[in-house]
Amino acid sequence: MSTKTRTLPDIEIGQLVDRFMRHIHADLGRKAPTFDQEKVGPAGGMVLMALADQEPVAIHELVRSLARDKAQITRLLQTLGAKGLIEKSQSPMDGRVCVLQLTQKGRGTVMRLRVALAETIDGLLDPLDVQERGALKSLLKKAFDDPL
Amino acid sequence: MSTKTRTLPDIEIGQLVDRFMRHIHADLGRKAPTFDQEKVGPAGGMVLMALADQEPVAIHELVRSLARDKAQITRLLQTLGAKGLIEKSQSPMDGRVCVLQLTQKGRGTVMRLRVALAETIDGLLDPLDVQERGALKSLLKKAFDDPL
DNA sequence: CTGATAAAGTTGATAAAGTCACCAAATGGC
DNA sequence: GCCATTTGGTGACTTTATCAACTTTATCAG
Repeated sequence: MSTKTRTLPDIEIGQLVDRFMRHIHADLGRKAPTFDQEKVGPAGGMVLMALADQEPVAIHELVRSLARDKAQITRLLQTLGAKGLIEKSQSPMDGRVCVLQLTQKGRGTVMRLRVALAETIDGLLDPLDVQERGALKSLLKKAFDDPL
Repeated sequence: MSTKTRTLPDIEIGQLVDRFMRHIHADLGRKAPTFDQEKVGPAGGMVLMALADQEPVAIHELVRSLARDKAQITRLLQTLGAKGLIEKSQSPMDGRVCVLQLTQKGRGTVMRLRVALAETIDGLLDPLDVQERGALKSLLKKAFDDPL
């Protein structure tokens, strides 16, 4: 899977991505009051986005893909469930697993989160012209086409 | 600043970036025990990376650019200072402001964080070939050349 | 110069999030 | 059936984030 002469990791691209992520974090934090009407918070938002991306999905898979403690995910899912954003159902295949799905309301919330994120990214990518944005998008698509 | 026919924010690129960030988050969380010897944690790491990017910088600027509560930044800086990773000094221009700098040890820690991040990104960008990674990097560079 | 106002940073009290150890039910191998 | 594993949930605890004072220094009007 890797050639014998392993290339060193590219520190520079890491710094750029770090800046990118920091800006997104900061912008969304500032804008949160305007779009986070359900008050899901950053963690809840992350769970909702991941859920929307992998739906329908079992809790333990969400736990694994988010690399968080399952207790934390359990409680986040409880509050999201209490807000009517997600639904849990028992898997018919395995009585232990809980399968998660977004409700209609949850889909609306996810859409708002996505718009907010997209607006933020749009602002950050302001220096890029249309072709460059398209190029960036297709590169990301190639790398992250698979939700896993 | 915006043309009359405002383009809608691109939801799709937002989803891709969200996946990108989620993967980075999860990977780094899993790998943290191997590289976070100083136990700075995710928040401390973010502060260190931001500081390395903007150094020398005043606390209130860091607060603004990270969009976090200043009390939180104060305490993060206290623990980072106690670990000997950063140094605070009073600005000669304005007696209120504290100017932050990394110590030598802090620079080492930042380098480890950067390598870890770079390795993670390297793994995530596995589907891209060398030219494509180069293209991605120059696009990011164009968008985020300025640390602010 | 004086007094009011504002900004930078710190501290304290409290709320929220994350962590760790354990528990109960369901599954699967023997 | 019996035992080890897996899945999800709970309780107790630690850590982190947040909000409101407070201290010091700077700024500015008069």
